[in-house]
Amino acid sequence: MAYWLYKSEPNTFSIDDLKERPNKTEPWDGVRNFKARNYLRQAQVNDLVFFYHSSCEVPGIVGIAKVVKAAYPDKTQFDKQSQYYDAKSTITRPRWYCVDVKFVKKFPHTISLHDLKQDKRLQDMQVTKRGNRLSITPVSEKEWDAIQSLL
DNA sequence: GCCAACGTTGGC
DNA sequence: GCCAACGTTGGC
Repeated sequence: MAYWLYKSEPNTFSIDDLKERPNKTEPWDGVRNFKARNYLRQAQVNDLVFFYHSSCEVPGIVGIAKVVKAAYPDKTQFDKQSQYYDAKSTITRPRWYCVDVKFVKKFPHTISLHDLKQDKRLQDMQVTKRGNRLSITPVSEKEWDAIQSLL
């Protein structure tokens, strides 16, 4: 089993939105970066995900979700009405993928990016690095445990 | 709103 | 295949 960090802007889709969905499940779509997509495709059912809020008052990890469906073609790439439409994608050769995630829990408070950066054990995490823009990144088991010890 | 970082595009 | 221009991300 693997661990991940998925970023979302809470204005667009927050952990509360996930919690309130029927079945508390939602496709994690709209990922339009090749590296992030490649990580997304590695995700397996039951992998655990840190839900990260970006571009907000306190950026940081707000809770946990889990992968309930492994990568399949993101249908927004075929939808001309969608902001995620991609003319270069075809049904037989889709460029973009998504996974379904399910709400597991919301933390009593946000583990802020500031706190993550303070922790020596988390120096190698992509999210603590300068200029980091990837919306999907792997998390090691050690990092996963260290982060939860910050709660 | 600014700006650094960096991915993508397109001309050559 | 190089690289400048451009667009986007995301913290501050």
